[in-house]
Amino acid sequence: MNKYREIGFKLTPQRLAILEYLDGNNNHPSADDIYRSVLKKFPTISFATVYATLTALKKRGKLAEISSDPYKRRYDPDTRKHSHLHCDACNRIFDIPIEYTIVFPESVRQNFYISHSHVECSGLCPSCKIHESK
Amino acid sequence: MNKYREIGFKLTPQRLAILEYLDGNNNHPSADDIYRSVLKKFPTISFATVYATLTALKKRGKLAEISSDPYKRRYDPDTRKHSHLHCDACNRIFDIPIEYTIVFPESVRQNFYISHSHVECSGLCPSCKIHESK
DNA sequence: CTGGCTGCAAATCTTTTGCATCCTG
DNA sequence: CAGGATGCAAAAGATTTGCAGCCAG
Repeated sequence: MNKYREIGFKLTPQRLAILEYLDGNNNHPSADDIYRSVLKKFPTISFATVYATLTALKKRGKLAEISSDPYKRRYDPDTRKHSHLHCDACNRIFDIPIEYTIVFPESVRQNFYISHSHVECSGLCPSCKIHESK
Repeated sequence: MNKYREIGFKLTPQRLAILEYLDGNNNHPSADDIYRSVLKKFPTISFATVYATLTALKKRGKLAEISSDPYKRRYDPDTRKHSHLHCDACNRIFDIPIEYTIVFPESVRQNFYISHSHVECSGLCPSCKIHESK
């Protein structure tokens, strides 16, 4: 696929499968999710390859690493600034459209270098919220 | 110590050592940090005890679990709402005083149950920022 | 005195690494 | 055809668990 050429790394069949799995994926998959999905096409792919590809994508700014799941790392092909909610019941992560403005006091701006900031929420997703209230 | 009576769990010497280590601690220690610290007083304490105590404290709302370190879980005895910055260089976590107001759209409020929300920042802490610019 | 807590060791889970071989550009 | 990518297996790290014995309330 030419659409992946611009990433600037060797486009192997395994990497293509990973990229296609991630493309437009808003499920915030873990390395294991990605591994198990690509396994269907490439029964010999290894975690080493998956992690190496994820690292290469992160380095090129094509993938975000999410740490709101306390159990393992998750990945997000959407690198635009947005907010997440971690569902404490089903452990899934959801994109949520919220608005906010952060005021960084002068003391913070002077002393820290802030490269990223985003809002993390936790609670219950729509389907778990319904089950909860029954 | 009577100040820990109100937690509502058995106050063993090991737990007291953990509580004293955590009290007022704003270094956001990991389980390993806590383990190694208590080890000085109790050379036979185990990770099982540390993790069991941390779980008991979390359940009673006396301890917050932080997931902004991508490598391991960190803990914070300050359970009031506040913001963190993870330093990408030294891997430490800092409390930062920032102000913000989040607007949750009607669609979000209707469909999700949001128990917590906070701001996560990453970048460089004061000392790493200085080294960086040299 | 009893249920919860402790400590040990083993298990589990996630992520990383060394290395020989392979294949994209 | 060279350097980066792959796959295997082993290692490293973090966290959990089973269980026998212990002790705070």
